[in-house]
Amino acid sequence: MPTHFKGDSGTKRALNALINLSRASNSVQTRLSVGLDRHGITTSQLGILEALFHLGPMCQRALGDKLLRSGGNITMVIDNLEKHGLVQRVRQEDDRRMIVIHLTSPGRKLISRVLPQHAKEVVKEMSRLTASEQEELRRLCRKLGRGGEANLENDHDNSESETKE
Amino acid sequence: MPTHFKGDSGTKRALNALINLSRASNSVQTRLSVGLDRHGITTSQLGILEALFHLGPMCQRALGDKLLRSGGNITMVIDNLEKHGLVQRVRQEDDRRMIVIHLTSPGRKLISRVLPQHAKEVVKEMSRLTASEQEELRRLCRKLGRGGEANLENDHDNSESETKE
DNA sequence: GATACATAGTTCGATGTTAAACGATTGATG
DNA sequence: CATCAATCGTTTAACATCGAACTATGTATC
Repeated sequence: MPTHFKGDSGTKRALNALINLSRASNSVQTRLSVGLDRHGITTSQLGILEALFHLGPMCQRALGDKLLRSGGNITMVIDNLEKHGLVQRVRQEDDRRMIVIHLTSPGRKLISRVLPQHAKEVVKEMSRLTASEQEELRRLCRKLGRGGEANLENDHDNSESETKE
Repeated sequence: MPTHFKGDSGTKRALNALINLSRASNSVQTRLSVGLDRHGITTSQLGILEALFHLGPMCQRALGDKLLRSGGNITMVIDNLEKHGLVQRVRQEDDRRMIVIHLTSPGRKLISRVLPQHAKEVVKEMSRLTASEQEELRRLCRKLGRGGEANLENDHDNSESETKE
């Protein structure tokens, strides 16, 4: 579904590339959310649970940095996770401004059950592309990521967010 | 930004490709929204204004189909556009269930001013990729898009490229 | 130590999103 | 014509997001 734009071909190319990029991301994410729904969690919640699972307890600020989300957003998602008994807020005594978020036992159990299934579904979704296409997609997307500056990030293995590696 | 996943390489590849896909889409969209902000509109609102501008007045259901959004969502975004005086709801007399959305004069003026600037910014954002990379990105994203089902939309207007499926 | 500034989290207001329930309107059926 | 089903839009509840304002706590400076 390209655009109705009547400009030069370079402009059309850029607009069309962007449209398909957005749609691909939304489509895949929407389909994956169905699977998460069966476990009663959302994509945002998965991101936080996964970060805590792989990196250990951390304060909300750190989570926001990892997941590229605002402080207010983290507060809200943690609130919902806490309601479901999946995480716990623990005030840090040496610096009482901070609150360290810990996975609860049910939280840890849930995320270790969800991750393998979710990974399988991601593989299935991405299998519409061959291995080398997936790598090419990744390469192209990285060039579009974090604007100009900071794009370092360590590559690989690290990081978190969603699937993470 | 890879993941902490400890699975086989095929799984890592899929997870990493997905992460970078999501981040690229979010990053670009976030940067573009800054430009729209100067005109006082959001990305969602732009989508509707653009559809009305290029395709003419249409009912909310049609907009929802075009933009792949729920009916409730269209109601809300149209509400906000109406508050700003950019669109107008007109009950259709031959079938009173429908409401045709029209651009107002200010709405038409605004969107014709915004579109060229926005297109320029999209070109700038996508210029991190070469022309052939943009086309390759588009090709890969299309393979991930609309999962299996419906996919209507006609592509465009674009003459050119676009094959759509 | 008092003041000023910085940082962590929360709250608020606005917008977007979906799905589900609901009201109004139409069309189809008997 | 009466009823029923389908369609369009609205409303509501829940969640997500952001940015800005605000509270509490910590650090630095004088």
